[in-house]
Amino acid sequence: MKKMVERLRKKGITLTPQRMAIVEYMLNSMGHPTVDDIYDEIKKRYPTMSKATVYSTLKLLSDIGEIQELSIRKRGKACFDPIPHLHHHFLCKNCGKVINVELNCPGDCPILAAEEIDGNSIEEIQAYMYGLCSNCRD
Amino acid sequence: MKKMVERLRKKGITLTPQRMAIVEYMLNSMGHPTVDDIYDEIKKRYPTMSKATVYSTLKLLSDIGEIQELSIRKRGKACFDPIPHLHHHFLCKNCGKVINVELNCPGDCPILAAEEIDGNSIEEIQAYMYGLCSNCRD
DNA sequence: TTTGATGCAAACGGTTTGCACTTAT
DNA sequence: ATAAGTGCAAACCGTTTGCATCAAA
Repeated sequence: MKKMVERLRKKGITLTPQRMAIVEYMLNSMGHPTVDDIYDEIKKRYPTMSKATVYSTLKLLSDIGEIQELSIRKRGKACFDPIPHLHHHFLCKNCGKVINVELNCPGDCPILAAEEIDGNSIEEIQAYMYGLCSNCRD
Repeated sequence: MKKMVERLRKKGITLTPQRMAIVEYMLNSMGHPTVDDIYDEIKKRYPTMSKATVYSTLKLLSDIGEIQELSIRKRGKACFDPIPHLHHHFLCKNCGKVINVELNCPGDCPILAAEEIDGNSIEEIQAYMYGLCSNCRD
């Protein structure tokens, strides 16, 4: 938390109360919130908070690599991950829940090892697993 | 082509000219077309073709596993893959091009091997790689 | 004749944009 | 005083839906 705030200051990013609230929400979030998740929660304390600010702040944080926007969507909505480093995700086909997967490929996995395929440079990899979560299996 | 048409008939799916055109387009497509890609092309021959039909046919084909809808989007648009079986994808951050990746994890990769993680059953896995394609690297 | 597919347009919903207002430097 | 951030509403755009028309079994 403090470290992230420091990094933001260092980059000359103005830390308004709204931005602080969003940063705080992301760091305390164990899940993968959507814009509405964040907006609904923060609006309780900051009644004038607008969605436009949530969108712009999430874009800002993504652009500088402090968070990431996932490729998968929760019922049509973009969702964001407070962990910017490489890890994978499980998505429940039934309830839409997203779960972190900390499994790693073995060191010799050609997919993770590849920095380039057919002349295309690879900067990032995300694996998405689809199925039914423990709650929805019944 | 013929095989797919046979499978569709076997399942009692009416093969209208519109559906045939879409199936044909998908099978001849080497890429990962969006609804508009398909619609724009087919409309040249079938001027009354509607997008609603393209949407409904792609949903139909996805539901029965003949094609798949990818998790990634091409500039905000859903894109579809004529290959329903497991393979991975590269997405160019600059031009949005999607490329098939036929690399496979080694047999002992815990990610591919896993059928279940923390009680969540895994039915499908897709890996997405992000970077710059050979054209956009310059 | 009854069922299902098509096509048009309107509705929907998440996201983006424009702009006036406010806040920080 | 100048630049940047906020908030509201409208616009945008991909997708879905409703419904009348049309074709097939």
